[in-house]
Amino acid sequence: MALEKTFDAASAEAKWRVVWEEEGAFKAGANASRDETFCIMIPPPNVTGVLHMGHAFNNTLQDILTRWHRMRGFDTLWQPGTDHAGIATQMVVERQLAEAGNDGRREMGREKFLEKVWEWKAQSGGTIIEQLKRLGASCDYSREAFTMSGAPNAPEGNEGNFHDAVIRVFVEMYNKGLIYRGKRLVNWDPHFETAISDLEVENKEVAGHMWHFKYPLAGGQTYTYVEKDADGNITLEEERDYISIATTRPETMLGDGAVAVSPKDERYAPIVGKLCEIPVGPKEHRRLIPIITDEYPDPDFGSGAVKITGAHDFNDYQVAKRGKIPMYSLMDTKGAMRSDGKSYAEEATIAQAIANGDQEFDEAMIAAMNLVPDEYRGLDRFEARDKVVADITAEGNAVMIEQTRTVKDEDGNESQVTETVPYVENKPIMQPFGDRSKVVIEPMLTDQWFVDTDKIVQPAIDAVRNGETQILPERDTKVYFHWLENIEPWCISRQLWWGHQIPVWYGPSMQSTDGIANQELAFFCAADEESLFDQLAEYYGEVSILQLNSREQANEPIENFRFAINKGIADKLGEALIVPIWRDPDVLDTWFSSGLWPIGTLGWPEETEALKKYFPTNVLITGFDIIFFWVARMMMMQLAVVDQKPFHTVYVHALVRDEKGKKMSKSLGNVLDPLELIEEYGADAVRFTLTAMAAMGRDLKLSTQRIAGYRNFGTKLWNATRFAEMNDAVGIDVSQEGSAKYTVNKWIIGEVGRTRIAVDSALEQYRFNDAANALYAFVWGTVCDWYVELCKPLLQGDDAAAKAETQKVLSWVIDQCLILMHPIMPFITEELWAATSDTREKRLVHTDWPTYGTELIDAEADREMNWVVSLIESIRSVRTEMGVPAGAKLPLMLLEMDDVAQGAFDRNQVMIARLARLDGVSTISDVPKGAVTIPVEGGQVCLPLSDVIDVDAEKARLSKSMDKLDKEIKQLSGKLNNPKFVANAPEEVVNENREGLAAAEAERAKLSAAMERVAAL
RNA sequence: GGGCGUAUAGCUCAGCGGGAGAGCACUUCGUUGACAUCGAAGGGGUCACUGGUUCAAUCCCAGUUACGCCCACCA
Repeated sequence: MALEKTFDAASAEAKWRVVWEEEGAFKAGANASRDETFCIMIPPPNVTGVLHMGHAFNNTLQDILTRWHRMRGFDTLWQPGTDHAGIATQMVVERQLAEAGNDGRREMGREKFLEKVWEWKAQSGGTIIEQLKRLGASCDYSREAFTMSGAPNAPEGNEGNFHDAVIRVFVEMYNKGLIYRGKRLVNWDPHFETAISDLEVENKEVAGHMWHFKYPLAGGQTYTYVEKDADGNITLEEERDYISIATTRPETMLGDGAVAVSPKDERYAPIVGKLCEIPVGPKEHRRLIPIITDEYPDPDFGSGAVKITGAHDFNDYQVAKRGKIPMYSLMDTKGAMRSDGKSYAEEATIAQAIANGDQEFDEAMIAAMNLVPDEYRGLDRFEARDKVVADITAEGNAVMIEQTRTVKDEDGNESQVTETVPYVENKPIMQPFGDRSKVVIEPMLTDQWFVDTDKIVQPAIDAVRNGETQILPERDTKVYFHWLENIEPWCISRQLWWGHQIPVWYGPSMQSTDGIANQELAFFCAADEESLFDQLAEYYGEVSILQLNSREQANEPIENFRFAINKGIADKLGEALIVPIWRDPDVLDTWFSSGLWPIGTLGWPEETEALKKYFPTNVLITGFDIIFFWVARMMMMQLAVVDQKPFHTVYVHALVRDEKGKKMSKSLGNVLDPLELIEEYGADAVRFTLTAMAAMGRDLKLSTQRIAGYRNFGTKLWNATRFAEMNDAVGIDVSQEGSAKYTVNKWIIGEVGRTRIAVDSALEQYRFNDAANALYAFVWGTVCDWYVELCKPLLQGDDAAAKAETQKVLSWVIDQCLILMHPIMPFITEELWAATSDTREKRLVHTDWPTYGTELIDAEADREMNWVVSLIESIRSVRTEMGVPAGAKLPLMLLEMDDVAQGAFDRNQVMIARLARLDGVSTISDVPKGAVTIPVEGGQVCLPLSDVIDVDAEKARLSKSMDKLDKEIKQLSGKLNNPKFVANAPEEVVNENREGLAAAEAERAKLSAAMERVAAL
């Protein structure tokens, strides 16, 4: 079963994927031999997703930890699964339906549409999990979870309880008062027509304009506007009949409720409390709004006066709430100017009555009013903006400024022209965009569900602060704290269909005192029908319940049936009382459900074995980009629901970028597809590359060159194993690694011990790159470059005992390489493990991870091999520098060797001879002419080069070495001559320096003697 | 505006209080029976700048400069 000449990654990967799966190698608890458990929750990729570099990185790290713990005998679970990804999935399916010429989702209806989504999921939803398998991810795929599993409309194959868990959590949190419904200003995505959370908004700087408009004072009043400089000198004084407003969003003027100025702003003091006119809309119905004071306006910015549009701006919202300013909603769900409701004339009249205090201030009524002038209704918000600007300018209410520009006449002569133009500042402004839709987000005043994060945030902060959960690298804890300490209510309702429908039903309120229900609705939050009907019965008494799909289905103004449900009235009329009930049509934010991933996948709320065993989980491995989205929310949710932290450690890794450091993105076209890379270089190479570059807390710039390098590393391991195989040094069942007699074998055994310690300690600290680099240096640098080379004369020589021992040790060393490399490079190592022996007890994936360490290190052998290696290196170096042909063999002469050096030489002579390409050894007492001397510890060696050596070359070589030593000696003696150093530095440091100095001086002496000899030639 | 981070070899980056490192690239040599997806030998760095702490600073502290990221409502 000789190994093929080269490693065929593709076929080995295909083979082992199947074998591992068939043998259940990755199942929870596989290979467990101790009580400790180890559990990782995969960050669930979107079902719509395909594996990108970030996934490859993230999952490679998880797999390394998982495989490592499994080999160490932990009861291991790596829980896989996918996220239903509300918006993303709905978007994909809608697009697909459109392409296929189907009806849109609204025409199709909710039921039908969801069927389509499930169909899509069945067809394409498994892609990314299959891709994880290609990477070699050793998840327990038999436990694959899905955040929508167990949903009422889920088809076969999507059983599970995740949906139940989500609904149950909602109900519990609702009952505890942690979730509430409220009318608040939220970020609205006009493309998807849904609310989104703050985190789903990306603020980007775009080129914008700031317009300056005049809001005329009511009734033609005037005041003296005075502007002063810093010293109090008057710089401007004029009579004005208007107040000047600056805005970047003129279309929202239609919904202004007031103009605010700073209470300290003396310029406007004369007109505070007066009314001014919004200069748009039909002239006969211009609305007058009050000029108020508020702390919010900055007197030094713009004109110092701010229009307050509470329903379309977050700042204005706060001001409006403080000042009880009406908030008029102007737009529909698509971001177009509203066209519902009464005519503008009617609405404006009512609004004016409210502003004048003649009509009661009723928030609900105000929210329903449509103050969009008739000629603006139905316009897109950006068209409306243009129209507002044009109308105001045409009417002469734009603030004008003088502007000088250069014009050219017909003859090309330039001249300066001063003209009066509308004051429009071109300036960059921050604009919010939907992270998925990429359209401009609109603040909208709507009824939404919120998690009262203030009430659940503290345990999540405490858990990290007191170290129960550790975030690595530590600096990310700051980011975590900062966000949590400034947390806003979390809007969790989405006006989508794909997701967990909110388990709340509405019915008419019974809260009436006079036989007429008030405007409130009654809420019924229930996890199941039984509970719902219990609640209904309790609330309404003996009535018939009419379940509707939506409020619209009631098909009646709500007041009508509210009136009818009064039992007393019904009794009087002798009519049966029918109560219409409808369910909230909205679904939950996807992150609400993924926030429950740890307990949800383990079977909560049932007390499953898995939950008891694996929760809290050990480590979460994730990118910093979802610390807020996911990590913080999992912390809050798990603590709120089961009062336990979800994981002990959160390891936050960097983002994978392209080789220039740019974020990989489809639009930039710099995306490296991990699957293509796997095909070209093999999964092991991709994995090793990512691991070697996984230094904590920095971006990871990936280049294919690097991957090719690590592919070569795999080849190197393959070839080393082939070498061992050719020399009958594989698969030898060596139960105990000790008992070697030969120095080189003792030495390599110790090196293996060191490497195991290095790998383990690196992985314990999540220093993946250290583990990879330690293995790389050991396998390539120590085993291949030195041990294999040193083995050759022993394996091919006549000393049967040496040969036999070396075969055993080499076989063991190769096995250890395979074991230690397996977590990072699972395929090639498993392949070699199988190929080198028929009698392995277990697959490599389940082979026991070694525990040996320093006891394998033989200090004597170490010293001796260091001596041998440095001798070989010195000879090689001299050979090249002196231009000795690589193939030429030279005799070696020993000179002034002490016993230790002589012994080391004798014991390792065949190896030295071979690696340094020597031919014959003799001992001399004088350096012959034409020979170069090489100082070694405890002696010197001479190489006769030819009859005439190149004197100049030798002089150069010697003086170069001496210069280096001189520098070292100067440095060391400088330190040692400093009494403060000797007095204050630790003794071992001082001793180290002394020894270093002595060695350098000894070598220096030998070199200068050599130099004298050469000079004498 | 606030916060965080990064400046080390030509490139990409490790390291981090007592000897400046790796990979790639570069130079020279090499068909040595594992491997040319290789081997051997090399060249290359005031560890951004300025101060401070220390016996000792690339490393710790402060400041400066440059770049990057995150958060944020200046109309």
